[in-house]
Amino acid sequence: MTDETTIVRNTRQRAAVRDLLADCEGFHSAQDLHAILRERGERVGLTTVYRTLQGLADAGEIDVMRPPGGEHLYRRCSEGHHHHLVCRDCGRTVEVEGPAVETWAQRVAGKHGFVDVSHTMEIFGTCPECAAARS
Amino acid sequence: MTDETTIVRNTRQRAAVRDLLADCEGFHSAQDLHAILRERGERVGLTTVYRTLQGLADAGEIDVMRPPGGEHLYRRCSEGHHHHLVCRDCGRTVEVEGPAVETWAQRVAGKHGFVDVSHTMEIFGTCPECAAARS
DNA sequence: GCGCTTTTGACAATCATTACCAATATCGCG
DNA sequence: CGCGATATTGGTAATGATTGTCAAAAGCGC
Repeated sequence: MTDETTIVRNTRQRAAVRDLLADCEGFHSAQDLHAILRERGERVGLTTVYRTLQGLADAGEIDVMRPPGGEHLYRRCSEGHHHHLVCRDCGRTVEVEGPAVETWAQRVAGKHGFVDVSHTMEIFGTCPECAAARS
Repeated sequence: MTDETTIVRNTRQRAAVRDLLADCEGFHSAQDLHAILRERGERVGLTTVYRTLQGLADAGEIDVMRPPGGEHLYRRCSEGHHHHLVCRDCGRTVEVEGPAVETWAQRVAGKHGFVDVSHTMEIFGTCPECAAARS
């Protein structure tokens, strides 16, 4: 336990979680993923799902989003880092990219001497359809 | 029910929460604020603090930040909208402004037809001191 | 195969937030 | 000014996601 032990052993459970994330494109909660694994017949404990997701998140292999609802959502980290535009009403999500934002965040953090920088950004609004339905 | 029932009555409790937020510059959790009110002798229920904060947040009078820790943090909304650079280790927070980000968010959301746009952004990193201490 | 270590996982614990609902305070109005 | 309808309060219970615990089981180096 002296060195930074991340994930040192390959286990059936971790593989299951990884595979599942590879299959599911969008965001899913830990509880969600656990339920899906159960349905598939994979026997993985809820605790393990949480731990694995945390590990993967720490390792930067997956993204975490924390919507106002309270549940954390995890997603396989696609190469292109991008952000989310979420409709307040229907929950529809659009993925958007913002290279300018990335560099801005890096620059600002660097200016204050911060290192190992990451960031989260979410844009909320009302999508055209909901706005129309709202009358 | 056609009209948005926001806050229709002025009560001692709501005033207390507002005043408190006016005093405290930084971010505070609901539980925090409640404890402070208690110490001050103001008798305000925890439930009411939560409700009031939610109302104020909805009305756009205060900002909400949701750090990884899980506790929601509320802050009196200063006129200049700005974001936060948070140290992962010591929790030190630096306020940063990014006009470019604001306009970018608006533009991107608008491009997708979204209206009534708001956004949240947080930058995480390791501050110089913690980075040094980390060796 | 052996043994040391990591990992698992069922369950309990934690903890912020929300629901409930009777008691209370507010405010318009006569 | 007082009354009454109604918004609001607040103690407590419920909710529900996440984390802690720790004995049992599984990996991996040899």
